[in-house]
Amino acid sequence: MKISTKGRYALIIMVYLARNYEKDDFITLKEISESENISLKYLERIMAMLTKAKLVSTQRGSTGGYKLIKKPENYTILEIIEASEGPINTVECTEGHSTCPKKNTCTSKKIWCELNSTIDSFFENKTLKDLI
Amino acid sequence: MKISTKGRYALIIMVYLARNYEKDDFITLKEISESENISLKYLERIMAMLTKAKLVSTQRGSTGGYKLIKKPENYTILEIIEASEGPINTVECTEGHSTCPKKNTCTSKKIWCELNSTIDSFFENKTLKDLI
DNA sequence: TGTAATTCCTACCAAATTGGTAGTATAATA
DNA sequence: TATTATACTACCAATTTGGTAGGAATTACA
Repeated sequence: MKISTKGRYALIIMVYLARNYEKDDFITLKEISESENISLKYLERIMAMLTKAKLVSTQRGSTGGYKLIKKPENYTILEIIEASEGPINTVECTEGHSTCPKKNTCTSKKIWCELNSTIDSFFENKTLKDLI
Repeated sequence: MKISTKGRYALIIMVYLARNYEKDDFITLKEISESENISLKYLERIMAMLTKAKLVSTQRGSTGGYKLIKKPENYTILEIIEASEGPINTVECTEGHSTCPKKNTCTSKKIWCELNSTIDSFFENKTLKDLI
């Protein structure tokens, strides 16, 4: 029952960008890496997920970097977590491709679905702005 | 962000015992194993955790097995999950022994603590009886 | 036009965790 | 004393986690 470093670091990155939102210029990963003491190379990989999910805009080259596309208050934490960790699914058996033979009769399944929804709405109801 | 099979199977075991609570005799793991299609040996290991946490009473020998100590409505799902999965802690950095250098100033930390509490109370407010 | 700085992309890897299996010891009962 | 069950301990393969390494592509600027 852990959030991995992917999700945690993704949030740290997004909070950092949100703090610099007003400046409206590109922030380099190097800066974030040094400020937060996280390996640049690993941040690159995490950033790739956020980029792919279109949560940030990027620019290459010497004045390049990353910045937010939307205002901080328009990012839910859910979209950041899902972009970096994948969809919230606390057990496999609630997923479509589950091969569990009892998937249709299992009485515990309901509680896992409810747990998923609970976590989902927890993250959905918080925005980046709430964290700065 | 997964509940492992330990927690899932532990709940399945406890639901099974709860369904047989009225009978008031010992249920063997063999029976549960066959009914639920889960390896007996693996269930033994999970059961050892529930036994150690004093959630069930056991008897060895030919009429032996396991049964609940309390009424189903007096078991919260939280105590079952914690016995099998350990305490709910979605990130290491909220734990006492965390070595994160930013542990005292981190602004994201609050959200993880809140998440922990949310999940905690989700499980706390449900009992075994709700699942049968 | 060249070079420094940056993102982008792919492959690799060690350590930890997950999800078990195997074997044996111990206890209770018929 | 044989059988049936839990109790305990050691082992193990597959997957996930948390990175590292190296280079290619792109851009700004001297």
